[in-house]
Parts: sequence; structure tokens; C-alpha cells
Amino acid sequence: MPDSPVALRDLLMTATRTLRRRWHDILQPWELSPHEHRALRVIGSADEAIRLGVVAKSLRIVPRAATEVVDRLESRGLTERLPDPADRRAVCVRLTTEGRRVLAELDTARDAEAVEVFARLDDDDRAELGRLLRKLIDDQPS
Amino acid sequence: MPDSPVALRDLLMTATRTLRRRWHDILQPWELSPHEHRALRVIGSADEAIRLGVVAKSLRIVPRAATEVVDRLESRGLTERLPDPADRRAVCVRLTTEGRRVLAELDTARDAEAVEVFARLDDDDRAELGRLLRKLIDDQPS
DNA sequence: GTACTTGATGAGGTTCCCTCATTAAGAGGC
DNA sequence: GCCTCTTAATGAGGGAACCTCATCAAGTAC
Repeated sequence: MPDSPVALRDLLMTATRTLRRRWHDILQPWELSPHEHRALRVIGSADEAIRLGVVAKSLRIVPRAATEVVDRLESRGLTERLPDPADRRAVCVRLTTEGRRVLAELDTARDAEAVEVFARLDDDDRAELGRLLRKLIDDQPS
Repeated sequence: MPDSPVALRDLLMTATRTLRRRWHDILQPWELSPHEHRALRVIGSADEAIRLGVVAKSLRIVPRAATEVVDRLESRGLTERLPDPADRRAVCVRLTTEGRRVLAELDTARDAEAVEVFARLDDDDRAELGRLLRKLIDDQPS
């Protein structure tokens, strides 16, 4: 007998709440919030310096809020601003050497955590969970 | 070939992000935040008036923060405070008639949303997803 | 060249959390 | 009794992560 939709919803929420909590704790030593880490990832995933407005869009926040999170990353020496050569109104951001180092460490920690959590599932289960989640979210709005 | 742990993690996060976004939007007409809804649920799930400290524990926030969310619910006429008969330091909270009405409406909306989202999965898939998520979270700390 | 738009940011506000200090009251020791 | 210890809520104050609206400079269109 399958779980009711509400029960499944609660299970999903519980699972990710656990993941978020763990991740928050893991992040502690770097003194970064999950939000700052996401911003760091966005900036680091671009090959070149990336506009503040693009950072905002990727994080789904208004440009004004992106200014703030980038301010914090910059004050920690993880990113730096530079003028956009193509548009003198725009400001671009990129990782500093320190930022790249920290991001690499965090990626490693993130992978290790995921491996640990999903170790409870064998290969078949992982394939199945992937299939189900994809079915659930594919083409969903947002 | 199964998804990597990190890919699964991201899929899980995406799924619940979608759910949270939708739920946030659905909540709009009632002018309640998800957080306030959770507090309302905690207070409404108790048979009797419940202490502020217990509300805080259930929501995993410090007592001071529970005071605030209850203040907001009270200012909307959804809950009311009353003295704890057993301990004159303590304050209890319970739903007003309006609070019970609103909570009932929200529960209905919540169920409907879950049904809609999980309609993409048939009975077998839902049973399987439930099994996998339980396997993932059972006996996890927190 | 004037008008509209766009990119970032200053100013100011809200929500949701925190800590620390305070006040009142219950509980235990003598 | 009365003295200390703890506990329940809350005032005061602060920080993070969002928001809107106003501003200013710089593109873009006519």
C-alpha cells in the first residue's frame, strides 16, 4: 500500500531537512552560510568573471540582494569585483585564489557528505530513487 | 547506472525546493508565512493549550523566538494566550475559533497540493518512493 | 539629443532567527 | 521561615537574508 501524497511530502521534507542541517553543520568551520556557499558556487562555476545581475538570477534573488552576499564574500577575500569591459555600468565578480581553494574544499566536503548519506542505498535503490525524483520534478514550473 | 550521491542530493533538494515554493505561493492568500503555518500546526495539533516553551521545542527554535511567532499569530486573531494553571510563570497558547478555521483550510490546501504534485507517480512508484525515503532517513540523527 | 531602459547600489523595512539580561515564580536545603 | 538555584517568558538589541523604492550612471532608440 503506497504512502499518501501528504505522507510522501513529509518524508521528502524530512529527508532534505536532515541534509540541510548536516550541511549547515559541516559548513561551520569555514564560517560560511549555505547561502554564501551557493553564491560561491555560482561564481566559481563560471569560466570567467560573471556579472552581479547574473549571480542574482542564478540565485533567484533580486540584484540588490546579490550585492549584499557578494559584499560578504568579498570581505572574506573569496571574491573580487572588476569592471565589465563591455558595459561600464556593470560589475563582474570572480573568485580569488583563496576563493577557489575554499570552494574546492567545500566541494570535497559536499561530495563526502552525500556519499555518506546515500550509502544506505545500494545501486539499485539509488537508480530507482533517481528515476522517481526525476519523474516528480521534470518539467515542473520553477 | 545509478545516480551519484551528489546528483541524488541535488535532485532531492530540487524536488523540495519546488514543493516549498509552491506551498509559499499557496499560503499567500492567508497572509501566513510557512513558519507561521508550522507554528499554527504545532499549536493546533495539541489537544489542549500548549506551553510556549513546548512550541519552541517543537519548532526547534529558542523560546524567545517562539514568543515572536506566537505574537504574530495572536495579532492575527488565530491564537490566544492563557495562564498555565499549574505554573504561574508559564504561558499557554491555543487556537481561537478563527485559528481552527484557518488551520482546517490550510490542511485542505496542503493535502490538495500534495495530491497534485504526486499525481505524477502511480501507486507502485509512490510505494517505492516511500520505501526509499524511509530507508534514507530512518534513525538518522535529528 | 532627448527619452527610455538597464546595472548596481544607497536607504530603509520585514522576517526569522540569535544572545544576553531581567523578572517572576517554582523547588530544594537548612 | 528564607536563601539559593533553576526555570518560563519576555525586553533589548543584533545579524542574515531577503524585499521595495529611489538614485545615478551609462547604454539604446527614436
